Amino acid sequence: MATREEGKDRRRLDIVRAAHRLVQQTGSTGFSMRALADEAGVSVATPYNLFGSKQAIMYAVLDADIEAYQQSLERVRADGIDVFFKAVTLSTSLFAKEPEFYRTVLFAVYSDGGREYRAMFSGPRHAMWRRLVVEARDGGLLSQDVDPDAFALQLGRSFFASILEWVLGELTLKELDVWAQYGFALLLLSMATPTSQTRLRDLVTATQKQIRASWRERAKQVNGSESRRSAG
Amino acid sequence: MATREEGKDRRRLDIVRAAHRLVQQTGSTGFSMRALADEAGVSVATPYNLFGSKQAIMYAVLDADIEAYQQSLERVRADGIDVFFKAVTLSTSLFAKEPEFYRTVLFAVYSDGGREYRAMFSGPRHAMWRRLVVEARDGGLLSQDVDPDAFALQLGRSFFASILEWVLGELTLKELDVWAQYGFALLLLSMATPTSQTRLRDLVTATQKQIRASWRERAKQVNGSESRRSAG
DNA sequence: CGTAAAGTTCTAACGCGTTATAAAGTTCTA
DNA sequence: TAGAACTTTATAACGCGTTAGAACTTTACG
Repeated sequence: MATREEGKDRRRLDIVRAAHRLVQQTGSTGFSMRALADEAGVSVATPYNLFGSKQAIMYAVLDADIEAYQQSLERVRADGIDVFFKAVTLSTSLFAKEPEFYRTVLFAVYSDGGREYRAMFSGPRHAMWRRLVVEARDGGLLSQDVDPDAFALQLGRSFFASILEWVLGELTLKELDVWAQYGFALLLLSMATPTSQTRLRDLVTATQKQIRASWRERAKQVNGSESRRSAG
Repeated sequence: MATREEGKDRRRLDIVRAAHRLVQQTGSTGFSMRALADEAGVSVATPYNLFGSKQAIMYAVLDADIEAYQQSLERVRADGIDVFFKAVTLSTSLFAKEPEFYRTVLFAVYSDGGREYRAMFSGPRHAMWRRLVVEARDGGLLSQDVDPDAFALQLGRSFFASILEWVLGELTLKELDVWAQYGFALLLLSMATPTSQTRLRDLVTATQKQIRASWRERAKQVNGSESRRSAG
């Protein structure tokens, strides 16, 4: 027979899955708790017993998806400085799998104050960025003067800010990737050694170019839709 | 006699001022629209006629305070690279005048999605950062390769991210100032010319040191409160 | 099995932001 | 000054997240 905790876990899973489904179906987190209770096959009081609030359910929905992926992030390997950029692209490729879903849930989760949201991105990840910084420094790719904690935090913040812009709809996924790399390239270049300087300068130049290109693209689309509007 | 628009403006002002008062008194934006209507001496429907939503009222409250200050930001002058850092400190000094108020309102305003919030920080300000970047480049303080738009956006994003952390209560105002300067110093250093490199390296070193110091401070406080807790 | 404990369900309710409606008031226009 | 145009008011209502309490069902244990 099912033990008490097993029953709870089952219900928790039902609720999280129902929430996931509703977000996918409606493309928003605006469904009511009555609707969620219906979809999950429980009463409206149960989600509150098991999670406490609607927000907490959103955290759980996100957690469930991110957990598995987190491990692949930990295991990322690449030569020299490139490991930073591979980690960035690995992160954005998670969003690429279900962009609307992640955008919607991240938006909801960060809207309530973003504390847990930030914790998700800065807590477990800070350790990773810090590790990469230390390895780069010890490998002679970053200055000995770099403070790993401060620098890693700044890297994370830069990444976070770009992700936020994507969540708010200011950037496409492709643009997010480029901006995040541009931000990393700049920061790393500021602490680069002669060994890594050339590569990083190239990356700054390359990403700058891509950013300019995406602007031209954007300008074209704006002009296009405007002329279409004035023509209609 | 009062014209129609004057009457509206008067009511708008009453409402914004009442909202300002309620935030200061209660230390939160959680007051009800019924309470706001009472405080402003209008019916509950009027704020909706004049602003549309509670959020819009919060934007208006913030706008009213920031407008005057914006001009002093435009007129900031300093030698060489230092103008960037003076602009940062000028910004944080606005918050210092009424920290609780700004934190509360910024939190509310950014929570609803942050679109207007970001617009406030990136829209009118982007032009300023861009101008400073161009001037620094033409003055030989930044590389000729720098793309003013991309770089200015990145500066703004870095600043924005730090402000967000203050709003969320992760940083003190003093820490916000130091982190913002650290972020600027790193980014500027990545594009520095030999002329500005020394100054920027010094700034990175100095701000890194301050960040470490504030961590020690923090650790002391945590230990202090913990030992106090276990002793009680 | 039988009974206590734990958890869920049903229902009603609270206060919230927001909106609709009709009545009352104010400003404009001629 | 009379009537039209526009706003505000008062009030009731809607659906929302959330909570309380009593009834009911499931699990745990002697």
